[in-house]
Amino acid sequence: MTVYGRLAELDVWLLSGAALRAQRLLCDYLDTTGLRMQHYRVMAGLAELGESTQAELGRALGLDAGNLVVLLGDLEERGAVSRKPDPGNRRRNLVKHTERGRKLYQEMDRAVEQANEVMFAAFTPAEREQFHKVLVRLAQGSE
Amino acid sequence: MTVYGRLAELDVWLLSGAALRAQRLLCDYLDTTGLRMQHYRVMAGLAELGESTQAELGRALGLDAGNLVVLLGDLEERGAVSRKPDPGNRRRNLVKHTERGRKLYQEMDRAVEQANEVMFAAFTPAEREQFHKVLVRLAQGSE
DNA sequence: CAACCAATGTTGGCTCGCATAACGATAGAG
DNA sequence: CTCTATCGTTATGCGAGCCAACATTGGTTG
Repeated sequence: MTVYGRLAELDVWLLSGAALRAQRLLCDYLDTTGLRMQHYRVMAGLAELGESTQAELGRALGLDAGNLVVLLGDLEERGAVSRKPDPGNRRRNLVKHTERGRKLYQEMDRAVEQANEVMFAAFTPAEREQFHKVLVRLAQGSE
Repeated sequence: MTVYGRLAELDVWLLSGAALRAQRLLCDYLDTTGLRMQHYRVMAGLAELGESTQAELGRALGLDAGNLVVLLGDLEERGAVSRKPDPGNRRRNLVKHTERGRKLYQEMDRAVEQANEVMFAAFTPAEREQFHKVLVRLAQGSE
């Protein structure tokens, strides 16, 4: 996403360019784990929530239920996550990290941290701090 | 793209969330023209370059040649762009805005400007200015 | 000149992230 | 019991980006 001329004046456009770079970095660094951004997202959500149902997890992450099914399928296949029906409510699945999942999550988290570091390597802590605050306002702004 | 817990600490993630919002806004505001972000991108590139070949345009915009073919096809079909073989080099196509294209571009540009305004409505000019500088560094960073 | 290589436009197909609709099963409210 | 809402699942589509193959054309070099 090269930005050029008029496009370089529009922050909505620059934002897309910056995000694309971020996603590519994320993707590269996560590649060693064989999983993708969205898998990390799910793992991070589970780390935060502990054992929970798919619907809870989906709502917490703003993640579509349909996609969550597939993502959890990948993670389960890899032994990172256990999925069992909730005995108290047979519609629900209880999902949580496995032992292996916890390790994998730490590994993914290191990779993501590295990507983050590379992305903002040229910035001072003060700059990062301020940028972070703006980003929070922008990202959370309308949801 | 709800951001949550650990994800809210990672700027690479917040960036994706903010960009998603920006893209949705852009998409909404451009909807009145019946075209999409990428069409605007091409129109903006042509406005900057004037008449040029597809390859030039693609390189200037960092746009894949294959996608450019399709995008120009849409724009040509709509009468916004004219495409004629370069008599001096028969491999090339010379592309430029038509009269109608210029008007359409102005219309699209207003829409994009509006999206930009909505996105950053809550920010002071000083905040926008500083954020803009950071974005330029991030977006241009590695291309 | 002939042979080779590079550029150009085009087509087709793939991945990712996001979104929507439909469906069967289950739970809970009236 | 009936009606409605929730949950997990499957399938499908869209937008953006990427890559490989191909025919045509232009240059370069032997």
